[in-house]
Parts: sequence; C-alpha cells; structure tokens
Amino acid sequence: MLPERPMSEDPKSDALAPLSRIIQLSTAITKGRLVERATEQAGLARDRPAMAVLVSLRTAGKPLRIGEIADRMQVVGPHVTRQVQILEKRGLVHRVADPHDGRASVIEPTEAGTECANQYVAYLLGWFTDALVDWPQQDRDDLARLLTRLADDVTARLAQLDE
Amino acid sequence: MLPERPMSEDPKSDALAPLSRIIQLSTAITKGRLVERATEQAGLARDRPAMAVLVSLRTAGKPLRIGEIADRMQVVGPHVTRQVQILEKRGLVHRVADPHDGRASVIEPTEAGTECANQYVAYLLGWFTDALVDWPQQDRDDLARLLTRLADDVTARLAQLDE
DNA sequence: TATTGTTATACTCTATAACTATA
DNA sequence: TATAGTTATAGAGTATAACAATA
Repeated sequence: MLPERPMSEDPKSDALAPLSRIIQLSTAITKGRLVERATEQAGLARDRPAMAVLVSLRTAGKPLRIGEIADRMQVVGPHVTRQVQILEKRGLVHRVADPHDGRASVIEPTEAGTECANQYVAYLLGWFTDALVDWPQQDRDDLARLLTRLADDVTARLAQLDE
Repeated sequence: MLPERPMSEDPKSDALAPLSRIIQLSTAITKGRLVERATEQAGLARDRPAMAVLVSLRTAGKPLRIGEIADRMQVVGPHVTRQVQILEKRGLVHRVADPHDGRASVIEPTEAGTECANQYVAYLLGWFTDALVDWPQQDRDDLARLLTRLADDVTARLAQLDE
C-alpha cells in the first residue's frame, strides 16, 4: 500500500522514498515467501508460526516460559500454547516443570530444535549476505547505521502512539 | 522472526544488522497498526484491504480493470472483486463498462474515493516525515539511496527464486 | 476454447472468551 | 482473588475451486 507520487518541491518528499521502499521491501519479502522458504529448508514446512517460537528461544539463549515467549513475540498466550504443542509433537522442544511454581513450566529446545533454528537463521542470513555481496563496504556500513537509527526511531514513535 | 547474535568476525555480520532491522521495522509497523490507523483516519475503518485497492487506483492515476488491480497488488482476482464490492457500496468507486469488452469493466474512484486515498497517503507521509524531521539532510539522502538499491536488489533476487 | 470476472469455500495466522489449576 | 496456562471459538486477510458470460 504505497503512495508513489513525484513531488520534488514538497518538504515531504524526503520521507516518500524511504517509506515507499520499506513498503516495497516488505511486500517483496512477503510475496516472495522468504520466511516460508527458510522454514521449509529448516524442515518445519507448514509450521511457520511454530518456527517463530523456536527462533525466539534461540534469540533468548535460555529456556522461557509460555508467557515470556508471548511477550517477546508480542502475541497472546494461547497462540504460543498452540505452537509449543506442535513443537513438542515434533520433538523440537520439551517442557521442564518449574519446581517453585506448579502452574508454569519452562520451554527448552531439544538438540533437533536447536539445529532447526540454526538452519533457519543460516538460510536467511546466507540469502541476505548474497544480496549484499556486490555492495561497497562503505554502503553496507551506512545501510546498517541508518537502518538501525530508523528502526529505533520508528519503534519508539509507534510505542508512543499507544500513549 | 529475527536472528540476533553477535558474531563480529563472521563475514555474514554485514547482513545481520540490516536484516534484523528490517524485521524490527516490519514488526513494529505491524504491531503499531500504522496502516490501520491511516485507514481509520481516512474514514475506512475495518476495511483495510479495500483501502489498499483505493491506493492502487491512486497510484495508477487511471481507472483499472479488476485483473489489473489484482496484478498490481499481487493478489488473486476474487479478492479484488470482493474489495471493490465493498468500495462500491460505500460510494468510493464506480464501474464503467468497457464498450469493447462486455466481460470487463473499469474501476474508477469517485470524488469521495479520491479524497479518502489522499487522506490515507497524507497521514502516512506526515507520520513518516515527522519521524525523519531531526535527521541531517545527508543521512536522509543516503537512506533514500541505499533503501532504494536494497529494495530493488531484494525484489529482483526474490523474483529469481521462482525461476 | 481462452479470457474476465464472480460466487462459494477453505486456509493461515492471531485474537478474545471461558475455564482450570496453582499461588 | 490474582496469575499461568489451556481449550474453544472467532475474526481478518487471502487463496483455491467451480462456475458464468463474453471473446
């Protein structure tokens, strides 16, 4: 859903190009099914949301409770419950009861689960590395710097919108 | 669904930051409901996909057939049929029969539809302009340039994946 | 018989509501 | 009675299948 209209004398034109391109990127990645491809390649075809849970655990680097996973993924609890059940059936995570709180348990990737997440990340990273391979080093550095600032700015401003 | 792992000696580290940030951006915009806010503000609450059709027509700058809209949006025909029906009921588009082809008609925004799309774009662009307002001019230029190249590279590479 | 579009249905992802068990 | 999690259900967005009308 992009604007796209030439208005070079408009002060808003500085925002038009980045906004259009972010929309283009997002659309291309979605329609190109990049995440689905990485998920399939990691052996978890047709379970992309479950893969997201596995990646969350990998990112955390430690076992997490259902509620903690939901917070990190910014989704609701029941969704995580369902995905964890799928991962359990596939033998990619297992539960460890919390000895101090009988209501909760902690979700831990199995060896197969860790391997699966690693493959997923390796695929995505490899794909993206290839995309940048012909770029001058200076441009790669600038891209990383500017995109980091942009993402932080946008994240902060969107968080404010909710007050 | 982000990797996020420090590996500064890895040649892939140049791709990690941009990739992570794009994911962060995309997640923040989705969770912050930026598109929904713009749609509501334009008076089309609860009809975000219909708004996307209206924006497509605005971007084209000319009336389009159902099939043309579907192509541009990269969605299937039946989805567009449905959204156009919603827009028709709301008086935001109307159909003009194609005199040369009885099977097709062309979809044209009404005055209200044009105004609605303009408000949508103005909201998004205004929001994004505010986000960049404190940036040095050089950084804004670099961001536009690098993001354009990145979007084009990624779009081309993803199109190749389908062969 | 190929193309344009429509109707009906199904699928993916995630949310809300109601409930259970432990704290 | 507050909290962690589960089960059941609903909703948004988009796809597939079957069909109708015109080319």
